[in-house]
Amino acid sequence: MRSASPNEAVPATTPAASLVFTTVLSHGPITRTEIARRTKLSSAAVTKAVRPLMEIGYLVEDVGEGARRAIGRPANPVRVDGSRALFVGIKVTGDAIIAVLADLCCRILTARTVPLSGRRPAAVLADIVAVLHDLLTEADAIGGRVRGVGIAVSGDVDRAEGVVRYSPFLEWRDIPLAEIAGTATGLSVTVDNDVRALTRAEHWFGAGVGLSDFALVTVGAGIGCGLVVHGRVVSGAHGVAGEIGHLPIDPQGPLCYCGNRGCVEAVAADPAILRDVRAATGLPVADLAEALELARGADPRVRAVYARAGEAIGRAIASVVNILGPERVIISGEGLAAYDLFAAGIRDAFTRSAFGIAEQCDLTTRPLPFEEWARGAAATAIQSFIGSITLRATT
Amino acid sequence: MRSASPNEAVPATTPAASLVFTTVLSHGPITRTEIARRTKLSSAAVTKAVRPLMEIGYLVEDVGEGARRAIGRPANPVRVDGSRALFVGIKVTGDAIIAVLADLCCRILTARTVPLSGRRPAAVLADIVAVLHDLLTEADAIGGRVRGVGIAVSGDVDRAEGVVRYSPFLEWRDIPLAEIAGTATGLSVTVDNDVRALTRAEHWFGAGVGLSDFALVTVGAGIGCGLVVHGRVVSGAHGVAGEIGHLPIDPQGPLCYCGNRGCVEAVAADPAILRDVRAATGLPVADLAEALELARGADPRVRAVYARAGEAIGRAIASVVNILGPERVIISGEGLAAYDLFAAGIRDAFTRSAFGIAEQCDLTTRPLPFEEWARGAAATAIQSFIGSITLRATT
DNA sequence: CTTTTTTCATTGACAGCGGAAAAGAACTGC
DNA sequence: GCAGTTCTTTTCCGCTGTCAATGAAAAAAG
Repeated sequence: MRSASPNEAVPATTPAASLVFTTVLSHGPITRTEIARRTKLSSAAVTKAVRPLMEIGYLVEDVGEGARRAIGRPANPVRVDGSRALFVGIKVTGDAIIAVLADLCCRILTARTVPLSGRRPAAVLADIVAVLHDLLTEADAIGGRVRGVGIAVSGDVDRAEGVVRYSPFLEWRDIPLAEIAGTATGLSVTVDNDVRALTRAEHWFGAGVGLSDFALVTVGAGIGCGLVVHGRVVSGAHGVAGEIGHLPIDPQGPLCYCGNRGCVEAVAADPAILRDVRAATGLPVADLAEALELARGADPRVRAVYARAGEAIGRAIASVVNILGPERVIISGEGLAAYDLFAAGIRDAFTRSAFGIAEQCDLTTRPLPFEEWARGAAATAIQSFIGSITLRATT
Repeated sequence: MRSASPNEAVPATTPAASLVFTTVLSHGPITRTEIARRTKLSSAAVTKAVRPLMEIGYLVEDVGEGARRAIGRPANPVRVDGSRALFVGIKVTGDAIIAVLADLCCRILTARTVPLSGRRPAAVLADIVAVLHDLLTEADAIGGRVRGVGIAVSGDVDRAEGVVRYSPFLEWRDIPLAEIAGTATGLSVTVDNDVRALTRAEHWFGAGVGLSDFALVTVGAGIGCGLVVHGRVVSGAHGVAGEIGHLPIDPQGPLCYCGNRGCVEAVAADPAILRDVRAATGLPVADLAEALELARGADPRVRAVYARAGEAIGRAIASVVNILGPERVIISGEGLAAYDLFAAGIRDAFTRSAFGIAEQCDLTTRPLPFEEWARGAAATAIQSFIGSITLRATT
């Protein structure tokens, strides 16, 4: 939330205006009446919030219109004009940067993946600046202006301060990334935790639209979880939340690198699956693709490994659901490639353990390719941007 | 939140006023400057919110004052005048009603426990009305007027509608308790889930004061959990949350009545402990008191049972902490009597499983006798009351 | 003993948000 | 063209919370 500009004074959009803006963002072309219903504002308030946003050009009336009601004055839906502002979303992993150029509707225009030249902040910063310049050129070519940059990093991130408190993969501690990147690029930079950023994107644009309580579970190299409670992304009291990777699932389970036994990650994350497939088959399985192939070839030993992993994931999800009672759980991550193998285990363990709540909670899968993480970072930038729009003149 | 009055129109206190009111409630005698700091309102706004509340008499200036600052104009702290309104809090269990008469500061003036004459809604209602009349007489004697009634019931409760959706212990389904009790007594009745009510009371008056994210874990006949996230008590999307009793802790654990294996409750709740103590010793242990005695007599077999239970509780707490990252976990419930036996297990399992977060989260115990549950119900009533105060005249 | 400094609280002017109600606008159907 | 319906805007207004200045009460300084 730190800006590159010398003073930090952020001109605030009115609460109603940003509420309306995000509602329009999420609910596509939407009539003013419908906005009023969703936001619980009066129709007059909606009109007054929409007008200045249209004057500036961020909202436009949707001429296409859809199916008209049979009767009464036809509605005049509005939507966000994506082209009016561009954003860059950057996801930093332990060994690469994924960056996207996105428009105001958070549609991905271009994506880039570049390997990290090093993990030290200076090296990462250089890589960020490089990819950013690349995308800025791209933006110029399109003829749009980049209004903000979002950076997503795994670990403990203080978004309000724009500081990476601790990132295990990068081995960073207390790096004021927003400020550094902001001064280096002259752009407004927002930094947030990667899972939270992805969760926000799903909340605004994905399978979480319109929900006030849901969970997003990512399965892959690690197992993570983003939460939305009361319509807000949960950060935890100390910036850490959704750490389901180390939920204690089985006291007799395999040893986890965290020192504990039977963590979800020690059973169901990629390395664990690979390890178990090797152990079960005795074959020198090289990678997950090979493991998947064996499973698809109906090798019962390998399928059992996946089934067990699915069960662990299902138990983790059940834990989240028991604790928070969300309306939906979105399962995603690279691990989704093997979802057919996980599915039965997940569903079994989930319905069994989410005692009496399982029926009320909807399990959904959603393939979220790697660029989606960068898109989440862009969504974070868009959120900051919305909060900083200056509105003037109404009558 | 349903009132007995024919129309449901609830005159709303302004947001700022109720914010200030609850701040004063929680933070005892507090200066206006401090209120401004905590609520992030301007000092002018605080003055304007406090004045009408003082005029009505709910707030008073605290003449006692405490330690003065050495320098500058002395502050003029305000506090809530408890005597200006009384409330009844009622907790309904499977076989008894616990009721308290509390003042506006939620201090318990009188407590009553009466056995239920039956579990059918009509029988329970009759018991509620009886105990209520008893407490109303008491209130008359004191010379105070009861302004609201809160009823706490375990299970799925829709507070906004005042309906008990499903209560396993009472075997109720969709009982509009607030409306029924409201018309029967002519008082404003609020109904809420019991754990949420207790959590709210702890948030306002107990170990959760000033925290925006914490968890309250109750250990006893069952194991439950109330959550506060973003400063609000969590209800879940469908009115159910905090069900940690059936977190899947151990796939090889004992069978739980929910049909699953290794639920926390199947290891650490009172019946489970009793069962395990009997099995471990081969003695016909009659009740928990006896089991406790054996443990205190240093019987290693019995102590092992408690240790195991503590471990299960610790794992459950670790799950909550991993998922939500609260600032504090408050452990309470009747099971606290054996806390010395649980303690090591809880702490071990917790620090082991709450990977990297344990240090940031503070474990506290708090003995909450049964009346506290009823007090929670009273707090719910007070919350409704605050929201319904009509303010007029300011200048 | 007066003046200055410091902190707490209040006042009054004021911008502007958001609501209520009514008017206007656009379309269908008769 | 008129009635009916639905969506949107307009006008008016109350009310809220902020700003900046002022008042109040004490200790410290001169």
